[in-house]
Amino acid sequence: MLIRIDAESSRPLFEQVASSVRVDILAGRLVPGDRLPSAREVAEALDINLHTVLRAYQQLRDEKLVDLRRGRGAVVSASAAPLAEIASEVTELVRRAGARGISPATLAALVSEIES
Amino acid sequence: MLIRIDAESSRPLFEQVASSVRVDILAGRLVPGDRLPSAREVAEALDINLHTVLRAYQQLRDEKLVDLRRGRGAVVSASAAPLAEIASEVTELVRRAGARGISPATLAALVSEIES
DNA sequence: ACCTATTTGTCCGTATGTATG
DNA sequence: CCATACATACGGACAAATAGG
Repeated sequence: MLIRIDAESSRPLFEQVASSVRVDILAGRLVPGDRLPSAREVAEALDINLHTVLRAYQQLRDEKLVDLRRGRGAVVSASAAPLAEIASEVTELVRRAGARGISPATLAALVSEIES
Repeated sequence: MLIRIDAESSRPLFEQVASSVRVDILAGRLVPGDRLPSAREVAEALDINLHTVLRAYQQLRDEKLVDLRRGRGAVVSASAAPLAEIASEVTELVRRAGARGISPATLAALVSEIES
């Protein structure tokens, strides 16, 4: 379990931490039941604020990707499994969109439009 | 050409304006060559600031969806056509993800991860 | 081809709220 | 909880493109 961040990036730190975990779930490197390192560990290892890591974990919880329990830490939830299942489909769509000159950012915007 | 916004929404106004146009392009109601109403018209009709509308238009320009030229206004660009082409694929993916309990918001995040 | 009034987006700054660490 | 940084929305002045005479 390795979380990477780029201090130079303009992306919020907490977003980078959450993204790192999300990518690991997508790739199947993290499966339901796996425990994430404690927020304090991560904060110390990356030399960032504890609150920042906690915010990332809370975002993942809001997405139903992890369960957060006091005293036990963050555990990848069962509802995270479907992510890996559709990963290949997402990749394929991104590829086809790219072939038409549509960036992932634009595609993400389109996906968001659908709900409205 | 009708642009709607929701003043109550927490979504930024300029984002709502851009989204409204994007949806119309997606649905084929706007095609390359069509001209958007001038930013001033839209601003007055919706009772929001001119610059808020312009910011939405500039975002669409950054996405290569419209061409912005002063004196001439905003015109739907030729590169907007592919959007309508992949719209059905996007909708289908959103549907399949939904069946697995994955929200459009989460799916959009996944799409964004791919590029990194 | 010329002028100029109008239309239209761009650039300057400012206030206020929200996010970040 | 707090200081700072960032994003959002607004306002006024400006400059390019256009249209009409």
